[in-house]
Amino acid sequence: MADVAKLAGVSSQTVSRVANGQAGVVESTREQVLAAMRELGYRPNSAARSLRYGRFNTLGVILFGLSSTGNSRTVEAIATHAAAEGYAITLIPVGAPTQDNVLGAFTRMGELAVDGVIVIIEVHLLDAATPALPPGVHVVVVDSDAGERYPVVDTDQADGARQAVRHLLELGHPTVWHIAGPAESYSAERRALAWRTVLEEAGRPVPPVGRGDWSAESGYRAGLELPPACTAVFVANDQMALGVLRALNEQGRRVPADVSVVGFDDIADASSYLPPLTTVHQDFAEVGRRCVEALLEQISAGPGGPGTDLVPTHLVVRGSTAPYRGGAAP
Amino acid sequence: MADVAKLAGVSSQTVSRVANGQAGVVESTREQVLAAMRELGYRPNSAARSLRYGRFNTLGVILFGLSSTGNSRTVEAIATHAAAEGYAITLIPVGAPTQDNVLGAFTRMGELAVDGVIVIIEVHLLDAATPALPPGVHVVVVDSDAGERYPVVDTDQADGARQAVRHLLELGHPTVWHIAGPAESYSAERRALAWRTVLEEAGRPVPPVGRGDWSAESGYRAGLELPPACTAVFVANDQMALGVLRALNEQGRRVPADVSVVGFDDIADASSYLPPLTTVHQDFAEVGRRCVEALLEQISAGPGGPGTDLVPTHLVVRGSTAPYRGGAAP
DNA sequence: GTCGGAAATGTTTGCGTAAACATGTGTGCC
DNA sequence: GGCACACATGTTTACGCAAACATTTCCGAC
Repeated sequence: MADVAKLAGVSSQTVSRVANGQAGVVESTREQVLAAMRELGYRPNSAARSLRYGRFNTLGVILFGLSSTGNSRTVEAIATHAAAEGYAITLIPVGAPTQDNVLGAFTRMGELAVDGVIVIIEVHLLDAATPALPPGVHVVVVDSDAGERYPVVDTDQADGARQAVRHLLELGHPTVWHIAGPAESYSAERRALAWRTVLEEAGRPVPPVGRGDWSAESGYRAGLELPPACTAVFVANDQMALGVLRALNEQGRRVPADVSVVGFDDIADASSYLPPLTTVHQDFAEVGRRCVEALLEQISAGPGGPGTDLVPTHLVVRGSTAPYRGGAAP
Repeated sequence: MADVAKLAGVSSQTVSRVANGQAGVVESTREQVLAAMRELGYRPNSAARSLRYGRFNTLGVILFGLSSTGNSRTVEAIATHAAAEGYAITLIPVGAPTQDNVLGAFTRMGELAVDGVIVIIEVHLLDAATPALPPGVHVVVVDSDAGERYPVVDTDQADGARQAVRHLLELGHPTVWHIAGPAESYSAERRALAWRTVLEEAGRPVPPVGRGDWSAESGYRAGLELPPACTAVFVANDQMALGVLRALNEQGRRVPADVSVVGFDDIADASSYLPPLTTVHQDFAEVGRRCVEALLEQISAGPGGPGTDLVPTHLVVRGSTAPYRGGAAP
C-alpha cells in the first residue's frame, strides 16, 4: 500500500480511501491512485483488514461429510448465499462421528478466522463441543433437535413423513412398512416417529422397522427382509429406496403393481429410477439459504434466541405408488 | 494476549512463546501462563498471526457446484487432507459457467486470505481468469487440459473410456454407441475421443454420438434415441446411464440380454441400479489428496512446473453387460 | 483583501502477534 | 571471589490497514 501511495504521490490513507470507495477524494487523485494500483498489482491484504475490523467475513461449516446428497446440496446453497453477502465459507469435515473428532473440529474452528459457524451434525455430539468455540462466535445448527438451545434450521421431516404415509394409506394399503436410516440420525428418528404416529392414529398395525445406513446397498439388504405381506413401504431416503426397488425386482415383486414404494429427499436421479420414484421433496437450497440468513442476522444484530425454523416439504407422486389391489402378490 | 500476560504476571512475549510451544520458558512460568489462558478463555487471533507471518493456512477451492458426485467427493477429500495438514478450505462456487462469473470468483479469491487455489473448472474459462489472482498464490487445476500451463491432477479419463469400450468389444459386440456429456466439458470430450479412437483402431463403424448434460433425465432422453441396431452403449457417466436403463426398459429392451450398458464414475448407487451397472471406477478421493499434496508442495518449495498427474481408473464389471448374441432383439 | 468554512489530503495511532534485540539472573569455573 | 556464559524473560518494533484527528487548500461572502 505504501508503494502505491509513493507511486501515486499521495499518502497511504488516500490509497485506503480509494480502495474502499470512500467519498472525499477528488477525481484526478483517484485516477492516479487507481493507475498506481494497477501498475503495482496491488491487492488489499485481508488479514490486515480483519485485524483492523475484528471481522473476517468468513463463515465456518462443520459437517460429517459431503457424500450425502443432502449435505452437499445444503453446503452448496450455503456457499452461494454466503458469497452473495460477501462472505466466504470455510469447511471442516469431521471424519468419524466420535466425541473426540467433533471436539477437535470445533477447537480448530475456534482458532480459525470465522465470524459464525453452521453445524450440520447430530446434536448429541454437539453439546460437549460448542464450549470449544470462542464466545464471540455465533452458531446455527442444521438437522437436529437442538432447538431449545440453538437456532436451528431444518426441513420439516415429520410433515414430509406424514405426507408419505398418508398417501400410501389413501391408496388403500392396509398398513405401511418403514425402512429407517441409522438410529443415531435425528432425521431418521423423526421420520420413523412420524410414520409410527400416522399409523397409530389411523388405527393400523405398526410393522417392525427395517434399518439402513442411507446407502442404496443397505436399502437393498433391508428390502430383501420385507415380508410377502408388505404392499407399501416408506423408505427414509431415495438412495435406500433405490436399493429396495432392486431387492423387490430380484424377488419378482412388481413396483407399483405388487408393492408401492415412497422415498424421501427427491434427489435428481429419483425421477429416473425404475419406476420413477414417488418421494418427499426436500428443499436443501432453502435450508442453506436460511442458515446463512439466520447467521448473518445474529452477527449483525446479536444472538437471536433458540428456536427451530422449518422448511416445508411436499410429496412428489411418480410411478412407484399405486392403489392397493386387495392382496400382496396377484 | 495482554490480559493473559497481566494475569500471569509475565510479558506478552512470554505468552506468545507458550502459545507456540517454543523452548526457553521455565515449567513454572508456563503453567502460570496456561492457567491464565484457560481462565480468560484466550484464543490466538488468526488474523494477526496471518498478518505477522504472511501465511494464512488456507486453501481456496473454485468450482461450479457440488451437485455432481465427483465434485463433492473430490472436495470432501481435499478438505480432509487439507485439515490433516493444518489447512482450512475456503469454497467459492461459480454459478453459471460464464466468463464473468469465473473472473469474479477469481477476483474474490484473490482478495481472500488463501495461500493457494485449487480450480475445478473447465480450462477454456480459466485463461482469462487466473491473472486476477495475486502473484504469490499458487494454483492446481483439476479435470482439464491445462497441463501445459498449470499443474493438473486428473483421473485418467481416456484410459477409463478405453477399458469400457474394449470390454464391450471383447464381449463380441459389433460396435459401441456412445452418449457423451456436454460438449463444453473437457472430461466429456476426452471420454468421447477415447471411445472413437478405440473403435477406429478396431476397424469398427463409429455411430453418431448422443449428448446429455450429465443428468439422469438427459440420459433418459438420449437413451430413447438409441436405434434398435444398438447392442452396446458406453455412457459418459453413471447418472446418465441410469436414465438410459430407464429408456431401454420403457422400450421393452432388456439389459443386458438385448443391450449392454457401461457407465463412468462408479458412484455408490451404481451397484444398486437395475441391473447393477458395469462402470469405470474413478478414485475421487485420490484426486483430492494429490491436489492438496501438489499445492502444499508448491507453497513450501516454490512453483512446480506444469504437467499432468493422472490417477488410474479401472473397470468394475457388474450386471449390465453381457456377450453379444448375434442380433439386436431376439 | 480578509475571513470562515468546507472539502481534500496528510499524520498518528492501534488492531494482536512474534521476531529481533535487550536485559536480567543464576550457574559453574578458574 | 570474580568472571563468563547460558538461559529465562522483558522491550521494541513491524506486519497492512483504516479510524480519528490534524493540516492544508480553495472558495465565496463580506
